[in-house]
Amino acid sequence: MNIPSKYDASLVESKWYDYWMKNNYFHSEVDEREPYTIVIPPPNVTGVLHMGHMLNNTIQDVLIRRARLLGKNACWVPGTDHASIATEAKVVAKLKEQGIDKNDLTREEFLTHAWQWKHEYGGIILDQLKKLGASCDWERTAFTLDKEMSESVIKVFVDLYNKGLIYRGFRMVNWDPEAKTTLSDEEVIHEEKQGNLYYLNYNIEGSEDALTIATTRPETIFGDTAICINPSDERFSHLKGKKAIVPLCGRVIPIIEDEYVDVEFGTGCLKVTPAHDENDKVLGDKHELDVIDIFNDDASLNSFGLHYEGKDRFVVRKEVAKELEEKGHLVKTEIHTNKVGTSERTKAVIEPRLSDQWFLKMEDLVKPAINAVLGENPDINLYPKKFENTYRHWMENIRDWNISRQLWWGQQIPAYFYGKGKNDFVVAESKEVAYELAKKELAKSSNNNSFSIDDLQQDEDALDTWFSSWLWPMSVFDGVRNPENKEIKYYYPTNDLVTGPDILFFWVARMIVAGYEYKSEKPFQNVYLTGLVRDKQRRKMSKSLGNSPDALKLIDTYGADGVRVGLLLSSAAGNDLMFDEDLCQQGKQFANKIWNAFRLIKGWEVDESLVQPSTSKIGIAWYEAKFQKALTEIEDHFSKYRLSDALMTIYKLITDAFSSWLLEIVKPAYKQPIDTYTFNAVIRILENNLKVLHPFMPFLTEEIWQYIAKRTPEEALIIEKYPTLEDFDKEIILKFGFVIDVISGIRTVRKNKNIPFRDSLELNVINREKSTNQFNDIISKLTNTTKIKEVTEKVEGASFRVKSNEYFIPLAIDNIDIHAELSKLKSELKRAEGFLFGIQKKLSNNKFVENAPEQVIFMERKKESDTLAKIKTITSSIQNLSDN
RNA sequence: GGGCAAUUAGCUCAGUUGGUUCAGAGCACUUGGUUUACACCCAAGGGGUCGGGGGUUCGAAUCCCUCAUUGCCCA
Repeated sequence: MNIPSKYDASLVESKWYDYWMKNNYFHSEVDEREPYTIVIPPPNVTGVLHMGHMLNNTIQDVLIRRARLLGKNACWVPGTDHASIATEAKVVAKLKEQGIDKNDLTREEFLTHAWQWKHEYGGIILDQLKKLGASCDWERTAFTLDKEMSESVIKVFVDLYNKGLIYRGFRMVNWDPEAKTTLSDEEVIHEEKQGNLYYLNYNIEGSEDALTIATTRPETIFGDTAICINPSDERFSHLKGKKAIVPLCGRVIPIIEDEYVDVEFGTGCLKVTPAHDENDKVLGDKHELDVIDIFNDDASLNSFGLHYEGKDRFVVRKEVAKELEEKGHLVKTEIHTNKVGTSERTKAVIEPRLSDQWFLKMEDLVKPAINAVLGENPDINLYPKKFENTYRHWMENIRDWNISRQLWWGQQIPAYFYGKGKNDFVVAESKEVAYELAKKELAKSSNNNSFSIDDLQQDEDALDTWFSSWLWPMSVFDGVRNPENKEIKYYYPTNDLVTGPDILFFWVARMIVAGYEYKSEKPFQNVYLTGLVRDKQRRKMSKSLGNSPDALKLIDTYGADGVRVGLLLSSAAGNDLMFDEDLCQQGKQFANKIWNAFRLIKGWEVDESLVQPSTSKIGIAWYEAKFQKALTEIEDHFSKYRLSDALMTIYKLITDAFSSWLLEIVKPAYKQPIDTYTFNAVIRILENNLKVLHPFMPFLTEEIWQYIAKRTPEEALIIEKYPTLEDFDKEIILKFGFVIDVISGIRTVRKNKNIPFRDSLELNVINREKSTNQFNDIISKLTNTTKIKEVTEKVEGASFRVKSNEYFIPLAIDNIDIHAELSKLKSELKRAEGFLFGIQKKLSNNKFVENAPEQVIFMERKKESDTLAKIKTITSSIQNLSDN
């Protein structure tokens, strides 16, 4: 059989993905096995695969594949969310290209376009996940605007409303004037921006005096309803009780006093604009000030802006400053940097704005969710633990959740108005039910018998997308509409959730809240928070920086397995990942390494008449112990969600223990056959390696697995049984460690003396350690040395020491550089003596001997005697060399 | 301004309750190599005052204080 010497992922990956799909291995149905469930953090329908998704979904795939191998009923539910703001923005932009203005469309017409868009582009990211090898149960693919999901969302809204937890409030919100919608605090990015600080003079009513305030937003003077000073600020005590006149519009406003004013900042006088600043709103409420909203919904000025009406806020800022200057109100401007909130989606500068919104009361809902994560015996574990603090901080300072968005793409709020009044509405799951409720309400107040169902006006707003996705772990199993169905009972609570820390609050925490409210149970057992993927310069990967590599191109170049390994190798849970393509290269090389190990084995001819050499027997025994040890470590790493450590353990097991040691030990001489027993054992070992590696590198491992032997669909690697943990021989690992040191010593001698491998060497040992000779044949085979001879006296030639054993390789005198040898010995001696000094100092300290545990003292004494023996060995070598 | 976290080799990171030879791993680097599985490889090697300072302790990378720097979250 001719197997290519280079592994080519592109020829392999789609083949096995199709095979897995064809045999339906990813699909899960309720059965009697233990379930293992993950719900995907639904990416935006607008999204394309980026590095964060790749990392996130690789981790999920590793977990789900491992669970499958462990014999669990593994179910990974994929899907997308409708991302109301982002999607609506995309659809609006696309319509604009076609010359269509959203404002000319009805809601229904717009939604038709939006769904069209979704059908065209919404599946892209899921297809990309397939390239990565994601073994999702695609039959379960969900979308947050699907009929069942939307019904669940509406049901929950109505329920919460009936519980009195949803209310309408007039609140300062983050207004995105571009998208013309409200954003949650989490969707606002604060950026440092350079602007000006304008110093403006306000005249004092009935006097020639003026006061000066400093503001970054001179255009908002039209909304000023007070000037505020700090009562303890003596500079302004003469202003108390007076009134000021707003420049340009001439409005007379009170001068109020409040501790809130920072006497250090600006001039110490603050203009108060309650309609356009959160803090001013608080001041305004406290001092019962008027509220004057000066903006239209696109952030242009309204009639309060006088002759600036209709102009954009930033245009007005410049023009107002100019007019103020001309009229002598502008004292000076200074350059000033402050943090400006911008929309995560549209990048527009956020305008704080008072508006009618729907809110969910969080205070009581949040209680079980706090306890679930931070209580005595937590139901839910966060990995890494450090995020518990962040979680606590947020949950304990929870604010009510603004769940309305001024958008069409999303579930329309099921509130129906039957009158013009602010509170003339009912909330119901359907218009029909709403009609019945509305009639009852109307009957209370009037006798409006002519009221028809068409007179009901549904609230225009849609619900926040997170109000869909907070139900995700329940709604994907239809657990909200049908709480008793067998799927929700079987799959819920899910096991692991893998997501980024950036959505800990607005998604993870809220899912926990919803889980306890609607299932009285956690939505998941463990939350693995991945780091953010950054570039080598630690910058966040972003489209605008253009520093994010093309995910699919990476897969083309390095193979999905290579990219998966590259991503995982350096991504300890919760730590940001500095992405470097070299890591994918390492992954690809690793694949090639395994491939070639397989090629080597596959190339051996088996001779049944051969007896197994002792070297092979002992090598295999050692590897099997080593494998078990690694397996134990891998278990431990997985239990702590340290996937990169688990992978590194496997990586070292395969490159080092398996390839560099075991295969070299059992490898028959060139063109010679191998015995059956060794061959079978090596195949078995290779297969076990593949099983352990499969979750990380599914394609390569399946390829080799299927190459090793003809397999039926029931024997595919993806559904094989994971190796079981067994007791192992720790002793043999220790002894072999000693052997490795001896072999390295011989290789070092060869290197230093320039002796090629093909020249056989003699090896003598003064065996002070009384080390076993059972490995001697292995040493000979791997170093091309003759049988090891035990001696009692020093032998002429090169020497080296392992512990207190001394090894000699006889060499021609001219091959020995006595000088170099001596200086090497002397430095070894110096190091040993220094070490000994430290130990003896410790041991001679009474307090140490009295206080330290026996075990520790015992170890110190052992170290002392070992080191003394070693020093003796080195000293005698020096002595002998010097004699020559 | 408030809170949280981090700082260990050139880079990315381990280092669990203070005590096994604890100063580690991978990559990178240096040197050597046609050992017929693999140069996408093999072998050998160099490299760190554990951010600075102080303290607790018989003993500190690990605990405490302080300073510095960086990152994240909040206002």
